[in-house]
Amino acid sequence: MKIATWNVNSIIARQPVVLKWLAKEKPDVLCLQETKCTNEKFPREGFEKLGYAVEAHGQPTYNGVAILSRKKCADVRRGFPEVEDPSHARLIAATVGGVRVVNIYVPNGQSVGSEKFKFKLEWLRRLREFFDEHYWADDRVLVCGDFNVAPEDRDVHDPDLWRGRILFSKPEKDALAEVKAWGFTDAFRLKEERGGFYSWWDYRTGAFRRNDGLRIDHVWVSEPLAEDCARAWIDKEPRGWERPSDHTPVVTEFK
DNA sequence: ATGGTGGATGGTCCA
Repeated sequence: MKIATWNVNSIIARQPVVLKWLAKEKPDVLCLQETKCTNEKFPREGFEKLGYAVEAHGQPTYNGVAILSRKKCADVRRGFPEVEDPSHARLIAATVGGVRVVNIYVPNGQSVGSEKFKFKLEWLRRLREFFDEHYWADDRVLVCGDFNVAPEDRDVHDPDLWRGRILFSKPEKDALAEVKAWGFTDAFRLKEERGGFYSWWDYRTGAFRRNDGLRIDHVWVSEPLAEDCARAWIDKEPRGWERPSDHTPVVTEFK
């Protein structure tokens, strides 16, 4: 089974490149973040023609997540169990092919110390609690999405420039490490130890041309899935296409 | 120190 994640920065604006990539890569599951539209406005038809069912959890203008799947999705959950702030559509989960897929869009946090930064840390704390409440470490659980945190120096093009800044500050890395300590393994790091692989490049400053990127999009898996992980990689190609997202897909394959 | 670009939206907010 092939499972991928991609922050598309508006699914309406990005439908052409997402369709192109699906036709090329043919994943079983594609998790999307920053769809930026309501479930009613989600452009389903093109994806359904390619054989994908759409499970969306969106809102107007901001955030929004969705799962595209060739196989049937069961037990779809939208948001945390309690009454979540309805202005934040950031989590959708579904069971596909025996895997519990949790697709997340972690708050960006804007700048270290801001109100949005506090919200990001609190959201990550709640996420750890969510896994504690719902799953066992020997379940086949996969969490993927835009985590908005680069975990280590080798995930950042210039760690000394980024150290202490949003996406690479210690409180964020610590909060994300607490989620990981639930029992997750970074699928990408099972297959690649070197630095220089990124999933996001700022639109500004021509970052992509210089490969000035950060690895902030991740696929993490529980132990049973880690044992079955056959491949994991970042597909840089769509970042170079016409009218790209500022993120590119992260792809995994399981036996 | 600031701004650079892109998307939704219709003056700004967000990333």
